[in-house]
Amino acid sequence: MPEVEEYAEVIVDLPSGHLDQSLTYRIPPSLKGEVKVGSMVLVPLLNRRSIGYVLEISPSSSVPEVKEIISVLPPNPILRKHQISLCRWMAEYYLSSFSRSLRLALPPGRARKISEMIELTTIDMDSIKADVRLKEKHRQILTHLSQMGRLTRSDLKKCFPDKSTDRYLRRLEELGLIKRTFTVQEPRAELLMEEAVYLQDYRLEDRARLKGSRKQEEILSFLETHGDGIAIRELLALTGSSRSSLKRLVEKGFGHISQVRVRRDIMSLHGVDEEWQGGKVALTIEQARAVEEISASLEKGDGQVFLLKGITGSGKTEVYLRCAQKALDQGRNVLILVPEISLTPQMIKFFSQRLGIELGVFHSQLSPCERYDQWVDILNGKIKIVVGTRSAIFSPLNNLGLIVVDEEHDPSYKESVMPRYHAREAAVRLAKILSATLVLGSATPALESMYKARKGEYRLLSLSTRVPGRKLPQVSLIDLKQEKKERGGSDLLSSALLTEMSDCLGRGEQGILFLNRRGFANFLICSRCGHVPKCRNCDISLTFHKKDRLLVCHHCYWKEGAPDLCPACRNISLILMGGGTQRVEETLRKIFPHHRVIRMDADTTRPKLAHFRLLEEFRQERGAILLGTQMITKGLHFPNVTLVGVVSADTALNLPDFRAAERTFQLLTQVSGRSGRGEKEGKVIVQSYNPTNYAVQLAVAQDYDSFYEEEVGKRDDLGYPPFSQIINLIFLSKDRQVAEEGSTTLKKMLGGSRLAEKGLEILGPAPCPLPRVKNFYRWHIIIKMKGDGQEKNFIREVLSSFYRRKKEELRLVVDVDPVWIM
DNA sequence: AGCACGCCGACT
DNA sequence: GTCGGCGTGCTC
Ligand SMILES: [Zn+2]
Ligand SMILES: [Zn+2]
Repeated sequence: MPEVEEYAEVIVDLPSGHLDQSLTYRIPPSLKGEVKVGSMVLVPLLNRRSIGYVLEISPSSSVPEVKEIISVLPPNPILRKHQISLCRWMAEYYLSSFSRSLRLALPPGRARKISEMIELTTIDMDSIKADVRLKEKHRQILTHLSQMGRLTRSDLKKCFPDKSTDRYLRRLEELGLIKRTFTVQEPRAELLMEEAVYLQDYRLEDRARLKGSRKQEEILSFLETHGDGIAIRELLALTGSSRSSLKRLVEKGFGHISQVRVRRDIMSLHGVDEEWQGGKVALTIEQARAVEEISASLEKGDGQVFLLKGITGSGKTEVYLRCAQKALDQGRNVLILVPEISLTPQMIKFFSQRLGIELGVFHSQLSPCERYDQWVDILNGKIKIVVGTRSAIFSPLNNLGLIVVDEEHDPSYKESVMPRYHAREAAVRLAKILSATLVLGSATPALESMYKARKGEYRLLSLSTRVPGRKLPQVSLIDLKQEKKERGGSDLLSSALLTEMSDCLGRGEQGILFLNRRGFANFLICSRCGHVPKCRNCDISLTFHKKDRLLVCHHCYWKEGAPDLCPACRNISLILMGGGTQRVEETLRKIFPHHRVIRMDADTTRPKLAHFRLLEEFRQERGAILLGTQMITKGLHFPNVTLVGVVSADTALNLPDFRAAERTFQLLTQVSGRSGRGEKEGKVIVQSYNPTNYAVQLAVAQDYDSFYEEEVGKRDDLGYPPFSQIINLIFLSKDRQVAEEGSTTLKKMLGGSRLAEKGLEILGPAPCPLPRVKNFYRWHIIIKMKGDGQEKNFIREVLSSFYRRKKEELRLVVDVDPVWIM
C-alpha cells in the first residue's frame, strides 16, 4: 500500500509568543491517526524542542525541508476546532499572539513546559584541563557543572551572568563536552489531588470545651453548617483562619484530613441569596415576546444577536431560563456568562433546579483539579450547560445553541492581561463561529451595544415593566454646594446622609456606601458652582498635580497652571477632590463606634474567596455598614439594607476616562432602580456638587434612552467609541525614563506626521492616570482609529518590530477597546 | 526563547 | 587579534 504523506500546521508555543506563524511538520507513520487538529505535540525547533498546537492537517506541503513531530501529549486532542477559531480571532483583534490566546483555552493545569537540562558528558576533569581548545571561561563552566551536576540554563546563568554565556555553552556542546536533554514537564501533582477536611464524631462536652479557642470554634461551626469535605485552601479562606488553628482542631480529634481526587466544591455550599429564589412564574407580555423571538432564532439556527434591555426587576433571568430550556430541548448546549460577583452557589443551585440538570461551573476561584473534572465531563457530553465568568468563553462546550451574556455592560468581562479580550465581544464572535443565538442582557447596555442595536446589527428586545409587587426606593440628591454653605455634616458626609444612616442603624438595619477606588487622580471642583476644569482637546477632567500646581490631561498631556479663581464663576472657591476614601471610613468608625464597618475593595478582596466572606459577614451583622467600590452592588439585594449612599457622584463623573459619565449613569441607575424585595422601604442618597448633571439626573429618572442620546452625541463630537476604535498602549518600567522613551519611540514608529493619511490619531504620550503602580512607572499613548479596521494590520507590524528591539526592562501592554483608561 | 551572524569598541 | 555587547533575523 502506498504511503500517504501527512503534514500538520503547528503553532509553536514559545514563552515570548512572538513566533506567530504556523510551521509545517511531517506526521511520522507511527503517529498517523494520533495527530489531530487540536493536538498538543512535541516538535523540534532549531536545535531545541518545543510544545506546539496542531491547527490543520493537510496531505501536502510547500515547505522544502520539514521536520517530524516527535510525540503527541495527552489529553488528545487538547483543543476543539471552535476554540482554535476563537483564539485566532482573539489574537488578531486584540493585537496579541496566537499561542498566548491558545494557552487560555487549554484545560486547567494541562499546559506543559519544556525544561532544558545541561550536564557534562565526561567525568574526566583531567582531560578537560589539558584541552587546549578551551578558554578560561569554558573551564569555569565545566568545573561548575562537575560540582553541581545537571543544571538548567537559567541556574547556570545565575553564576555566569554575562551575555556571552550562551555562546560558550554552544561551543562546549559542539566540542561534545556537555549535552542537553529536553523533557516535557508533567502537570504539577497538586493540580490533580487536593487536601480536604472531614468531620469525625465528637462528644458534645468536647465541643463545649472549644469555646476558649475562637478560631477553632469558628472552623468547626463552619463545617457543621456548610458540610465537610471542603478543600483546606478554601476552608481557610472562607473562615479567614490559619492552618495552625485547623491543625489543632484535627489533633483534638474533631476531624481528619485526606487527599481527595474529587471533592465538594465551593459552589455547593449552603446559604441564602434573595436574588435567586422562587419558582417558575407566568411571563409578562414583553417577556413572552422576547422568549418567542429568541426561540425562533434558535429554531432557525441563524446566529442572531439579541440585546435584551430590561430594567431591574423586569425578569431577564426568566427569559434566559426559558430560552436555555428551549435550546436543551433541541439537543443543543448552552453557555451563560455572568459577572464575577454574581456567580454564587445559590445562583447555580437556582439555575440547576429550574432546568433540572447538572451545570458546569467556570469560576476563577475553583481549584484546577475541579475545573479539569468539569472539562472531562463537558467532553464526554455529561455537561450540557455551563455557567461561568469571563474565562468560560473558552469552554470546550460545542454544539452551542444559545449563549447568554448577563449584565453585558459589566467591566469584569474585560481581561486585564494580554490578550485583553472582552468576553462580550468574544461571545459575539463565538456565536458567529458556531451559529449560536446570542442574548446580551442589561438594564443599562453598554453604549457600544446599544449603538449596534440601533444600527440593526443586533436585534433589540425591551422589558420595560417591572414584575408586580416591587417598590422603587426614595432617591434624594444632596447638593453639596448648599451643604457646604450651611456647614453641616463632616467634610465628606452630609448631615442628611449621617442622619439617615444613624436612623437606619438604630433600627438594626444596614447601610451601603459607595466610594470610588483609592489612589486615583485628584481634580479641582468649584464649591460654589460645581465647575470642573477639563481638557479642551479630550473633554477629560484635568488632574491636579500638587508639586508644580499644574492641571494635566492624562490622555493628551495638555498642561496648564492651576487657576486660583473658578474659571466659570470667578470665585475663590476651587477645592481639591478625589481622595478622602480613607477619611470616610475613619469618620464612620468614629461616629458609629458600636457598628461594624466592612470595607470591600480591590485590596480587601485580594485573598481568595474574600468576596464571599465579606458579603456573608455583612449579611449576618445587624446594624452594619458596607463600604466600597462598585463591587459591593451585590449587597443591594440584601433585604435588611434600607439605606444606600453614593458619597461622591463627582468623583465618579470626573475620573480621567471618556467613559466616566457612562459608568456613573450605570451605577446610579442600578442603585436607584433597586427594588425592595423586603417589606421595608429603601432610601437612596446621592451626594454631588453637580446634582443637575445629565448622567445623575437621567439615572435617577431611570431614563436610559435620553442618556444614550446625550452621551452618544458627545462621543460623536469628540470621536470616541463607538465612532472610533481606541487602542491604549501602556509602557511599564521601573525606570521612568525607559517608560517615557518607549512611548515616544513607538509614536514615532507609528508615523509621526503622516498619521492622518493612515486614518490614525494619537493622544499622548502622557503618564497614565495611575502613573506608578507597584514600582512601575506607567506611560501611555492612545490611538484612535476612524477607518474600517485595516489600520490594525499596520499597527500590528509596527508593534512586532517594536517588541523585537525594545529593552528587556520595558513592558508593553496593548489594550484594544479599553474599558478603563488607567 | 535560543541561536547565528555581523559590526563595533575596548583591551590585551 | 580576541572578547563581549548589541542589533537583526530565523525557527518548518
Ligand atoms: Zn465656580
Ligand atoms: Zn487632553
